[in-house]
Amino acid sequence: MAGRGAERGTVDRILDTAEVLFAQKGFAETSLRAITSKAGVNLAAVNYHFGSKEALIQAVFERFLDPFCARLDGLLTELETNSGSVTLERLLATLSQSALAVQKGEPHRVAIFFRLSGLAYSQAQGHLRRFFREHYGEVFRRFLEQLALAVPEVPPMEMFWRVHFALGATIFTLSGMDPLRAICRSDFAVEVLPQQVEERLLAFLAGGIRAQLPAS
Amino acid sequence: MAGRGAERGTVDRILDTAEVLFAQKGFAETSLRAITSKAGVNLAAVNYHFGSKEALIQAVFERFLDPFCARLDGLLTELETNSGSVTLERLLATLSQSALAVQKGEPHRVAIFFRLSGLAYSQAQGHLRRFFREHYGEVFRRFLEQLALAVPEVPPMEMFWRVHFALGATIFTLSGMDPLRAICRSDFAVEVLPQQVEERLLAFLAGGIRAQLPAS
DNA sequence: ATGCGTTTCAAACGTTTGTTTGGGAGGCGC
DNA sequence: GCGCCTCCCAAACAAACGTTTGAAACGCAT
Repeated sequence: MAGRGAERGTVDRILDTAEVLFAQKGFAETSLRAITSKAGVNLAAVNYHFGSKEALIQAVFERFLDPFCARLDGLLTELETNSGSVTLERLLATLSQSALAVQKGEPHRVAIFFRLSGLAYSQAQGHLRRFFREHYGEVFRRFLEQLALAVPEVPPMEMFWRVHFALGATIFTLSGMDPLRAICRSDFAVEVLPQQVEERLLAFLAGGIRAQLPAS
Repeated sequence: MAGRGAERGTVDRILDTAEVLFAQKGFAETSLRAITSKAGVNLAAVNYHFGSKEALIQAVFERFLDPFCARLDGLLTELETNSGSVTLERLLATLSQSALAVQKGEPHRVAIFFRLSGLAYSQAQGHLRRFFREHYGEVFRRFLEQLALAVPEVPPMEMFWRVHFALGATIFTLSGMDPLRAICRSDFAVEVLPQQVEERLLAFLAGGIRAQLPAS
């Protein structure tokens, strides 16, 4: 099967390496040879265990998204039972909690994952977009439902757009988290922790979602 | 030289085609053969006129960014002379005006360009990022200066992050403008014009930038 | 020990990639 | 006419790609 106890199995070594390399250089720019040689496994191992490069890419996302969505799903049902009192800030915090809880111990992998998400959104218009919609569309829909309850003054279609604005700010920022922190270090001589970035981001998102409606 | 009057020259045909194909599929996923065959020019024309594929990519950006930054530069000096009364909304509107004015007659190319920007930010960590910083860093810095004057209640470092949040929301949304409008059409049975998206986006950004500061 | 299913491996496969080559049009000065 | 420069073209180039192959190595029942 896998996992001989001490050292990790071939499948996990491939996933770990692919995750990092994809995030660094993109999907098309990362060759299977680069992955397998850095992971210390044979080139043919990818096609043997995953079937194809496309399947490997999906497996990388699945390994993060499955537990994330399960966690988010649980937290959402919790919120739904204590209905009425869900605030916007609480909802946004639920999201980031789900992401952080899944990656407990390796918070830097959250940045890697968002970087991958940004890539996925830009590139590979076809198979990845379908994959996301089919596997995780339901949880997303439930989240939107709660959002509408929390901020009733924003009409549905306006909220649709604002959610995507917020999604963009999140993915874009967390994609480039490390370079941005480096700029912050050199320009302001201040070390900013990822958690502080998260706080700032959530404040920005809340402000944007609750912004005054445009005259139309 | 170029331009025999009636039909466009080889260089422009390559740029026009590359722009569209890059936006559709990404840089690495678009081969020179795909570009040249669709443009109706010889394969070797790219290396002859531009030198390499990397140089072609930069040329595509240059063709849009040079006039855009020139326009923005002019509008900024206008604002600087009538100092004191620059509002945040006015500054944001200046940005989108610059983008639209440059592409007068072909507003859909603005979406293409933002899609390219999103790709550039995700992929190609090296040469494109340097290219942007070296060529257009100065105008960006001046814009930040005006922004600090318009919203003095937000401290510099906080503003630094919020600008990037806003940048992310913009690039991400305009990258996927057409698919998002399609979803809007099917889910809400409403046709949304790009200009309306811009209005909504600007409202969101203004709200986010002026958001209450997080407790820190 | 024997047999079987799983996993690993080096090597090769056929494509596709970006780039280079050498020659041939076409225009222009002289 | 000739020489020169710019541009275009079909063809070939070497390299890198994802994938496939067939055999060797392993673990583990019987």
